[in-house]
Amino acid sequence: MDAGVALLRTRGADGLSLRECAAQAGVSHAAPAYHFKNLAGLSTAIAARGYSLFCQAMTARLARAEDSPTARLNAICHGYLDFASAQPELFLFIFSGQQFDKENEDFAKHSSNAYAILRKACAPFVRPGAEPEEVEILVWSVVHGYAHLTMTRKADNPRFLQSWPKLDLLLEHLDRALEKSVKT
Amino acid sequence: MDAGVALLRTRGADGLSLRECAAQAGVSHAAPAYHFKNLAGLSTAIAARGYSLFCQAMTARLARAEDSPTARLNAICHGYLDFASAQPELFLFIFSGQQFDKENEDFAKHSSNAYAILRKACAPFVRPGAEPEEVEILVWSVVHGYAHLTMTRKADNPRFLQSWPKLDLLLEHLDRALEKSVKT
DNA sequence: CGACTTATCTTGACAGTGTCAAGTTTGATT
DNA sequence: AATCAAACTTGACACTGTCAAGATAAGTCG
Repeated sequence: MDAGVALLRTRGADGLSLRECAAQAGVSHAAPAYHFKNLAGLSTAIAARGYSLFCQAMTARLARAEDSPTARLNAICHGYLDFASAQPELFLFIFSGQQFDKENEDFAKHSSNAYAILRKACAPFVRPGAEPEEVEILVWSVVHGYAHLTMTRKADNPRFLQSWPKLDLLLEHLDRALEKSVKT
Repeated sequence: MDAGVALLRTRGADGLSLRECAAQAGVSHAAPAYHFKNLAGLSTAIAARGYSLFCQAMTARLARAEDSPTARLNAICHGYLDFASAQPELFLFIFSGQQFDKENEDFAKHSSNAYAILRKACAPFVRPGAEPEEVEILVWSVVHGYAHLTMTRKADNPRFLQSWPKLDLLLEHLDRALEKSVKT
């Protein structure tokens, strides 16, 4: 799996290859398939690790956030971008659009956990009677769209992004759009 | 190229193959490479067609929109989703994250045109002195995030999305976030 | 008419890929 | 000492992109 992540770093989100992983790990060409069943299995396992780090990044920010809905929402957004900065290859990989094996326990656990963290942070902004998705999509879209578009459009090497200069401005817009519906 | 689009429909955004295209088009396995130079060339040509249809969808909505900044902004958002509904395979393909050949004239023309349409629709909402990107990213992120997340997360077959039930709610939020900065 | 040039394709080869079946090693259990 | 399962290796197959070389046809020009 370490070899796989290294491969993602050097070859991009669709540069994974069982045989190349095997070579980098110093084993025979078919060894990875034994452990992961097939290429999709390896991809899914790596994506699961990605989601796990993703969750860690968000909860780390949450841990030192002030105790208000807005602060917590901003915290997970910052955590989101922390992850994108720290692990650009995993970030681009898990959001690359390729299908992972949802039956995989590890993957299901960590990816659904990520959405649970988002949902919890959005909950205070959901107006009574409204569907939670409405707010979630708005928040998720803004932060994900910002990160994803910035990384894919502007950067051949996404590593250059450290500061996310527009994030606070975006969060301002976002908070303004949501502030009328805070439940206290 | 028609064979390529058909292939995208049946096999997904990374199911393109020169040889399969050749087979479906009834020519020899190396014929497509002659016209498009290589697989990246074929991909880019198809993406260019995608962006062209994308622009058409937005301008079609613009043509019958009321003459106000908000109406125009909402129009391109609807156009965006029209395109995603009508050509899901092209939508998922051009936003799949894979790199296209930016030197390709056709591709450069149509893709930059798409961004120009967005920029123009966003311009009235940019506060004097602020950078236009700030608003563009917000708008683009919301509509793109909504479409992309909905299509990739919820739908094995994205075709089921016809109505985009949350769009108007999202646009409400968006308009509210921007309304304070309208230039008349 | 005949030589040429060009565009379009075919054929054949090569290295690389995922995947499967079969054998092999290794280490622990009984 | 015998057994057994996990962790591989080896070898094969079909598939992929890409390249070089040849074929075919159409058009141009002297």
